Amino acid sequence: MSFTFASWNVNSIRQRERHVLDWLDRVKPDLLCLQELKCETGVFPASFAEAGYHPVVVGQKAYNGVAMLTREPAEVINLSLPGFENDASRYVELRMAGMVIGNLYLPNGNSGGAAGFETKLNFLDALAHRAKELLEAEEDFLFTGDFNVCPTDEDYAPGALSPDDALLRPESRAGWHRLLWLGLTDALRALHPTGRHYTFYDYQNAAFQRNAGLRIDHALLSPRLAERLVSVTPDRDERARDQPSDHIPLIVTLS
DNA sequence: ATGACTTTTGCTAAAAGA
Repeated sequence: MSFTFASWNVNSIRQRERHVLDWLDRVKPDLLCLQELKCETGVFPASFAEAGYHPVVVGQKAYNGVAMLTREPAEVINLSLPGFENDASRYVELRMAGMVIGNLYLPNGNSGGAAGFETKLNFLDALAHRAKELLEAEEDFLFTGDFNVCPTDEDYAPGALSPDDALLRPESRAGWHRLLWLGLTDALRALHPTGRHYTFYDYQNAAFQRNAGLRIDHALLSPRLAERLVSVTPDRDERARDQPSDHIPLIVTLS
């Protein structure tokens, strides 16, 4: 019995409704985690439920917004990240198939000056605290979503970011590595230790055609789940469609 | 080059994204 989930920052669910429906029909995952809905909860498209998926939606006007679509009903655990004092819709967590699964959209950290960057670090702190809680409770769990962190210099194309970008600042990377030091596994690098495996391509300057991307969408697995890891695939085909999101789906299969 | 795209918004511009 395997379990397939994916993370996808869709950059407006209303603009990408058709893409997501087609993708669900093609991939048929057990769970799809969405970020950057850019719509209020009440206007989240009904078509996904009509296609047989159970939606858990945390939206807001204009910005942010996360949702989880599950093939089987799931138990909602959190509609925000415990310990992150902020009203932006950036986290939703549920329990299904014996796992706790957190779907997150981390602040980019490049806007809003020092306070904006601090908000990003606060989110990473709260995420580490949540990981500790789940480890102490001996839960099998995973975090997936748009982390807005390039973990290493191999995770972005040369020249794709300025050297002081919030995606690769030492403080951002320290927040990421703190999660690894707790014992979580970076799913993609566990199976593909080297090489370019990007999940985002800027709309500008033909970034996709030049493979000038970033690896910022991730899945972090608790120890027992890491042992079940079968495959991790950034779905590049999706970026070649008409009017795509700038992010592509990251597909993960567990045994 | 404080830009280039794309989306959303009190929408004939600005802000945010990354």
